[in-house]
Amino acid sequence: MYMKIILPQLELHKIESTFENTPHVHDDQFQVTIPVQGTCFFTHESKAVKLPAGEGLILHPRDRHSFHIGPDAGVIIIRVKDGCMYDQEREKGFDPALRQQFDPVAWTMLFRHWITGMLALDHSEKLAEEELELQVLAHLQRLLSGSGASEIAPRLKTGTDTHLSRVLEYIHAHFTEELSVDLLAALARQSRFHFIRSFKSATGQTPYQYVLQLRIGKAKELLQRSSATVTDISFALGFSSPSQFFRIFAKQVGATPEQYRSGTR
DNA sequence: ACCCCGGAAGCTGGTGGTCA
DNA sequence: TGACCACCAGCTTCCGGGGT
Repeated sequence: MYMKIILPQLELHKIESTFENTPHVHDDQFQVTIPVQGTCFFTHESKAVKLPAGEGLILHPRDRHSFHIGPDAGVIIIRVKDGCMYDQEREKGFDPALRQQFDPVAWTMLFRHWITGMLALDHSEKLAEEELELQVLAHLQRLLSGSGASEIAPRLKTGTDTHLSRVLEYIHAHFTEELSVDLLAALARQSRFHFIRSFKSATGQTPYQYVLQLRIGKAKELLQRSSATVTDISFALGFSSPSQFFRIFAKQVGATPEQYRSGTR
């Protein structure tokens, strides 16, 4: 199976079962290869690299490469246009490590979420397309900056159970949709009361505050990087009304959405 | 003692509206 | 489109019970 999503700044590919290509380069794209199942046999600048599931490889533009996988293997490949995601990091002398650890299960879920999101869009939904692109870039940026292994559950303390990890994965995949504590508690297989306590103990925040924080973070990105109206952004992030979004944003950020946008441009 | 759980009360966010 | 308000539903926290 070969699936592909093309967006203005990036491309997402998922390849499952036997596949092989010939050595080639991408002039203006970074490539992140993420084996999610089995082993990926990679050749990078004439050097053979064996990538087990959970070990990603980052290629810079013009790096010569090829790879092959067997019938029981699968990889996710993300190509990002040079210059669209490293501007801030470059100022700090940022250079992503060639190899990075990540969670193959979480990235498989993320990819599925992105594909589902794309299939639900039509060509007129530029804001949603832009938001999806920002989501992918944000995940990628954290992976490349070395925090990829903890990407899905960024604040989890060690020892946190797998049910809670699943809840965090779910929240990160669905935080722009309607989420209830009851639903999350059911995912965690805990009573609602116990779930809130264990969630707060693991993340330092209550489930609702955690979701709101993700939404506000995404709102900041959209305000900075898009020209969408406050109303459009409020609906895109799952807020039921612009006034609700306005009030929560002002409380958490200390400025209205418009003030924030004008202050960061 | 520790963990899991639930009731009750107070708090906060959601809803729906108006006005500039 | 932003600012504000009142009401209500849902969320969080405190406290304590039951089981191991």
